[in-house]
Amino acid sequence: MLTIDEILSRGVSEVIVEANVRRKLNAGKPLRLKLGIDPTRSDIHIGHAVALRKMRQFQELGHTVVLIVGDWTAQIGDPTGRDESRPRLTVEETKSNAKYYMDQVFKVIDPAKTEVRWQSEWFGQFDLEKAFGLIGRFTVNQMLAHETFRKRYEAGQQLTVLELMYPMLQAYDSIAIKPDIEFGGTDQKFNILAGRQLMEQMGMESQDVILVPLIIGTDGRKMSKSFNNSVDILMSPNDKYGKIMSMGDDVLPVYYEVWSDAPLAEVKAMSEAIKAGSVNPRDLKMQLARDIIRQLDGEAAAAEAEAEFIRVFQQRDLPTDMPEVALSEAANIVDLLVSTKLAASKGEARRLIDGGGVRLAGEKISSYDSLVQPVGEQILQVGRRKFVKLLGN
RNA sequence: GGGUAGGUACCAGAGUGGCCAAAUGGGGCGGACUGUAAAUCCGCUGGCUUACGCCUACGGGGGUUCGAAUCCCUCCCUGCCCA
Repeated sequence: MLTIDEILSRGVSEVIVEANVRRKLNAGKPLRLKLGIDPTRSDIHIGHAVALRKMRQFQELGHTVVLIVGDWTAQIGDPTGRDESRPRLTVEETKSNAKYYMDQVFKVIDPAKTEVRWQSEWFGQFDLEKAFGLIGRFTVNQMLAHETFRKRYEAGQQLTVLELMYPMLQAYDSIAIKPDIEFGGTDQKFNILAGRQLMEQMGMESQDVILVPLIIGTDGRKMSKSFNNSVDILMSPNDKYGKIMSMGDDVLPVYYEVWSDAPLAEVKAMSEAIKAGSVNPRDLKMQLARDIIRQLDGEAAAAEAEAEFIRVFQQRDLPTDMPEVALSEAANIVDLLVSTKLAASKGEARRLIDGGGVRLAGEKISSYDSLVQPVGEQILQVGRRKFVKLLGN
């Protein structure tokens, strides 16, 4: 089990107020750990999961996670880091997203030590009087001090009053569930601190804060679906393995710090060894990929994904299973590529042939009018990753 | 309400009557190389057609013209400034 020192430093960017957190941890009482989840986006990637992993460590010490489904804030959309307003979600979308979200979250945290609460429990019967009471405790000046809002305001971009409500609602969640510590990414600092302020104003003991770093994507940019550099929790183990292997060498230490339990000193040494060229980053990536998948999908899946990766990508061998297509009569290669969905159109099929990317039984195809005969089993391959097994008569 | 700038392919963004299936970058795909699906380099990137060519596409609709992403009318949408 990790020590308190490790828990509070490893993969953590900031603890506010650290002395309080230590005091609470040493008091021996189960703590309530708040995490707001935003059921806006559907897929959680291993960047989001850093906070979850941290909370898991707390759970192992006997503390309770309180997951707040932000079904009201989701209707606003977290403005943090956004340079434009987000479309509002419908109630139905929020509900189905939330369920999908839960399925993923519980791959990391322990459901038995988790309490799930919905914002609608307290906001559902909020009336205007209560709303005034909440809004009245914040100032426009304060909101404009938040970089996200200020930038947009100063740039003359649209900034709705509704968006200003987001931090206030998130803050009020803390009034409703009385957490000891709130967790979030560093980008959540403003919102979480608003909760501290509100609790104090309303005569409660303020929550403390643990901020975790925003993990960077496999290409070194911020991890995000739209950059195609994320490793999603629900991806198949094989895909996760490949994604992790494709990360740039320089981001490797960051992942190690956050996702492995190897001692920090070891991670540091590793980072230097990579720079010095005395170690092959590939091997470290393989170890990391296996470790992450083991945590999310279990040891067996991790071992299998690794074996598959070695087979297909390192030895350029064939995958263990691939789609099978029956071939009853000779077919033109271009048509076949389209009908097996290896190419999206005939034009694309021809381009792939031109580019030398099409192989039948290991032989490169170079002509559009090659005929494929229906003899036995043949592997039709596009690029290094797409295979179809053709079954002849 | 007044003024003004815009809406172009997956995204960003050029193009302002023919040389435009539309520059460039990103993304994606393919190839080479490698230590890995890192990095680097090269190619491709609407559909049909083995080619000629045809069709679809520059917010919607209509028009001018031999010819329109480009000009005109109209409608829809968005940003900004002033109130």
